[in-house]
Amino acid sequence: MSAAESVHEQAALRLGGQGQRYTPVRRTLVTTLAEAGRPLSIPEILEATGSLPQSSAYRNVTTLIEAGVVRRVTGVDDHGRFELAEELAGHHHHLACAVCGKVEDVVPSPRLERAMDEAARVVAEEQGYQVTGHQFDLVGTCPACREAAATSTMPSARAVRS
Amino acid sequence: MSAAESVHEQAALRLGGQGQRYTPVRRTLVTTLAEAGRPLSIPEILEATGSLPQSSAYRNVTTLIEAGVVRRVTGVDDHGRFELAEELAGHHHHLACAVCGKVEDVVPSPRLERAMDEAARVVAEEQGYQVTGHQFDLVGTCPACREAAATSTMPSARAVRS
DNA sequence: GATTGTAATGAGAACCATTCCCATATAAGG
DNA sequence: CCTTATATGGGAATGGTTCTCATTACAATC
Repeated sequence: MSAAESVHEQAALRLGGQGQRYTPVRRTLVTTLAEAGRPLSIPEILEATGSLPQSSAYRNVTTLIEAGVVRRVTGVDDHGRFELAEELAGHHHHLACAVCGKVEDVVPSPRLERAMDEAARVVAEEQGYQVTGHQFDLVGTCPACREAAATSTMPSARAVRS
Repeated sequence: MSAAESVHEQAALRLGGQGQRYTPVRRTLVTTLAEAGRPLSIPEILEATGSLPQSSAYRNVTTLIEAGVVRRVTGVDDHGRFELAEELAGHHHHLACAVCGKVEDVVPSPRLERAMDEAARVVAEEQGYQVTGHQFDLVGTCPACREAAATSTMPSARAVRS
């Protein structure tokens, strides 16, 4: 069975476990996120899918999150971004452009993962938290925005949001 | 000079560099953030300071961010959270409670930092980004929320937000 | 120490991403 | 088929954040 099929199977399974259906809209969302290979905002999802109503996008993304198929990623701009859960897409990290907000996937090195796991263990001990996951995001400027910055002096983005 | 004094000095210096004043409201914000020792949301800031108008809080936090005194932290709930910039408060990471949204500071181990720096270098090479910083957040459940969860079966938080 | 220009303040309106509501449509089971 | 439960989508409501503007405080000059 191909990777793509297994993703849909997993999604159907997880939705079914919550008494919910794997409808065409939900299949479209899963396909879109799987093909993007990076976290997408709702506007990006709407653009990629063509004619999906905004309310359906939000509602079904929420449903998929509750079923553990999709995960919300916190980026650097106003928009929440969404990607397939790690159980479906594999563990990875993110690289966000501080200027345009675009987020890309990054595959972690074993060495980095070991260091992070150790950090989680230490913190769990010291502060009494039950650590369930981690998020490691690199922040920088993407090639396109560096180009733009070099060409014109641009006004800085809004500060609190940005 | 004490550490607290140096923070205010730095803040005044940076604001001055942008032709802005270190006013009482701004000093209050800096003091509040410095004493908290963890990122605060606007509601938390308002509560801590007593009678600060919301609009002044938002406007001056923005001003302080533009001056490089304060930094926005992306947490796990609806509210943006704010802390002193790393140049004033030192480099550190965060531990967020997935249930109540509270965020605590965590000091990183040298080993973890080295691994992260290496990861940044690799990514910069591979994807052409200019990496300017990183964010490493642990996600878990704080002692208080674990206690609450053990006592009563609670409804899960909203999915897309949260 | 009055004056005058500039920046800061605070109350409320505006904005916009996200959520909610509800009438309609669609699927599943008897 | 009929029935019943769930999904859909258009639009209204929500709420965190930003903007506006009249007022106030500050700083420098006369």
